Amino acid sequence: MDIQLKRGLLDVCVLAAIKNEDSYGYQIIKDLKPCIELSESTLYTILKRLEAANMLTVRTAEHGGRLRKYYHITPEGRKRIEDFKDEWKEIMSIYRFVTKEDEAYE
Amino acid sequence: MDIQLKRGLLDVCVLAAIKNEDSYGYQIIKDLKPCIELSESTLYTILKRLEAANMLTVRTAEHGGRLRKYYHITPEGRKRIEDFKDEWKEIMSIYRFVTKEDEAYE
DNA sequence: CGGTATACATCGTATCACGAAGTATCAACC
DNA sequence: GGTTGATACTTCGTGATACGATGTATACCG
Repeated sequence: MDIQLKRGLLDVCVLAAIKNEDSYGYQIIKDLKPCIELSESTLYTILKRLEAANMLTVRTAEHGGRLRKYYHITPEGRKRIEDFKDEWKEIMSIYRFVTKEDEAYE
Repeated sequence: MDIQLKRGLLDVCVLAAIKNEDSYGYQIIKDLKPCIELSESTLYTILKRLEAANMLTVRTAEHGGRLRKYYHITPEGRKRIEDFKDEWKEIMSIYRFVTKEDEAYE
């Protein structure tokens, strides 16, 4: 999938991946894999960005001797998903514009 | 509309704007306005990129004493639009993932 | 003991949309 | 004839950001 198309989708995907249950980096990547692929460096950049924007909070917990950072979505994060649904209407109108066939040309 | 979301859409929009009829910069911006807004600097950057990628050709013509550069879509440009339709399936699956409600959570 | 999976972090780079500013022509208005 | 606004294209610098490469560290399995 084209990198440029992924932009703007990735943030929301990450938020969606934690919206029902707190999760951590490695797990998020696995959960998103069937839907959208992203590298670790990309994910951790995104998580930091979302934290700075108050869309999620972080909690460090030990698990099997290793540290894990669990991410929890905030109301702002949920709002971001809702806003995305609105933006989707614009996206759909763009899609229709691009795929619209001109009868005169056909 | 979020800048990041526009990325990956803009190229295809510009190609769509000239797919039925050759057009020039200023006109393309006006035609796209109801669908997606873009500045002149953005458009001319995109046009150069698409030309470099052989997705369109350029022809300079005089019109009312002023020069205009008319852009014409190539087969590669049309293929780009077709490829976009395929990518759209992935986009839709991402949308469904993001908006999917988890019954257990509701 | 070595390989693989887990888990997170940092750095540098390339791509790209945009605002700002500039150049130039033409039509309309006063 | 001077001013303004629309038309038309160009260049420059900046900020955002996805990613590969690389590094660190632990757990588990054979």
